[in-house]
Amino acid sequence: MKNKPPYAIESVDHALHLATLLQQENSLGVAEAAERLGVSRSTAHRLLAMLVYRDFAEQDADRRYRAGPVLRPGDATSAPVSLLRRAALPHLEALVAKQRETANLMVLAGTQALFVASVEGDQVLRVGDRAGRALPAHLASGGKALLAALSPGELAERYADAGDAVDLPRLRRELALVRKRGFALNDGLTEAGLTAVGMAVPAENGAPAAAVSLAMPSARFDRDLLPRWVAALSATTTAIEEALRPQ
Amino acid sequence: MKNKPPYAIESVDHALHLATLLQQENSLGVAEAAERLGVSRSTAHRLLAMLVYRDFAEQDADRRYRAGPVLRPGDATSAPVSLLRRAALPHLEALVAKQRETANLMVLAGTQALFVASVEGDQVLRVGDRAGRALPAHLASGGKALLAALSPGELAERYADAGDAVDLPRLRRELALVRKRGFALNDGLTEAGLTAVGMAVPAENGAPAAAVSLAMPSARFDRDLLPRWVAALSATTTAIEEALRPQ
DNA sequence: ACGTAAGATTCTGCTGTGAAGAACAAGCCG
DNA sequence: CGGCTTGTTCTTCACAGCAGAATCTTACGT
Repeated sequence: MKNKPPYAIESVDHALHLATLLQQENSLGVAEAAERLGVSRSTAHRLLAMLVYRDFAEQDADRRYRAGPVLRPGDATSAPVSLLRRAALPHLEALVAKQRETANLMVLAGTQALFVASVEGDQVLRVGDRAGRALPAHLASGGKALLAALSPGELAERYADAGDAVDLPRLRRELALVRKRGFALNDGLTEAGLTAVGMAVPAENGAPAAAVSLAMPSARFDRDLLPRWVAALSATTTAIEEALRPQ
Repeated sequence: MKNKPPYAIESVDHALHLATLLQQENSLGVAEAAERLGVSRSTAHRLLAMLVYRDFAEQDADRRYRAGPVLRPGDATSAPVSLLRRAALPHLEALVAKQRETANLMVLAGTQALFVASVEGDQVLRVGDRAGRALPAHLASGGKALLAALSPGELAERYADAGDAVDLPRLRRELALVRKRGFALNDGLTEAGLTAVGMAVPAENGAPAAAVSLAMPSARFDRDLLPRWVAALSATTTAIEEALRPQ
């Protein structure tokens, strides 16, 4: 065991320790977590709530907690994220220079869509940098684009524990539409006044590793401009795919 | 983004957010981490130190920080840890019932050996439950047994950043001896008065997923009994291997 | 070789945040 | 249905976590 740091933070230590316990156990209840950490049940419950909030844990229907997407082996998107980021950034920047709206690079982690990179548009009213954040995949435009590329079995498995939180038949119908049109929309689902168009980065073999979304204030969303944004997204995602190809 | 929990813990939130940033970035410096979190540099440094302590981060020679073993895709040991644990526990218990010393199940994560499961012996003086802990792999008996099964390239890669902390030529000689004898010893290297014998669980294809160690007070370690412990470990690791085979 | 700037690390004082105890809610079993 | 166990919510308070300052380390330019 390493030496504890000279300026240790006890609350952080408990949380990280609990995360590693979750990674190793099948599942943990609050009382057991409390005992393992040597803290009260209320403290253990708060720590678990934080781990759930940041996707290090998930809570099952039986109220027990288990490891969340951050701690689980990589999803189908096993391309290293920093490599994705590096390959995609110039193309995101080019997209933003032309369209002047904020562009995002997103990946799937469990049922969440993670923002890996953001390049902000330069207009005064704009969507901000969301890099490092996560949204429910079934609501975000990039998340939907990635979900649309999953097989029915993979989708069912990802949402096996979703219960009533997600209307699966309705999601399936929406994803079929996404596949037909080639892009996905998020119109105020994750933030009032924000509209985004998302498209998956194509992949020759296997599931797409990432998606690109163009996000703007709903006030500037214009259906007549949709074909132009879709064309721009298509060019960008194709360019990113080529940048990701092994040389 | 999920709703923040009603009783959020701000320090924990910062740490977990920083961990996810590390997972996404190639590397981060202290100042950049501070800016990303909106905290002072001293706070960011303390958080990073905690992440390093719990293996969520590692610090490079250039003083920057990157994701640690907990956050990285699984090692060669990609078998889910909870599955390993479930398969191994009955056999660990049988081993302990016969030998009356504490048995551990260990896996490799980077250059650390993680204790996945422990079953304590029933004698008054005994080695305690170390489940959830990590030791330097090159010192722990189970860690050595797993390192001995790595190719020279893999070993070099794992210890590429070890600097002077590990005498690599000496470690290589020791691992060659482990391979020859089939077991590894830890005689007081990780805890004064504690001696352990470790053996890898065989694997038909690829590197062993785990190792088993039998740990006892050094006062009870008897070289005349070594063949008996080695035979018992061999039976246990073989039984675990069979339990892990796809049905 | 020296000076400077940038970034990492260490230290300390203070206040507001994190922990725990109590109360409440939920689930399970006889 | 009642009792017990376990998860969740709430409140109080003291001490732990934060930030600013000081110090250390490293890299670069002259």
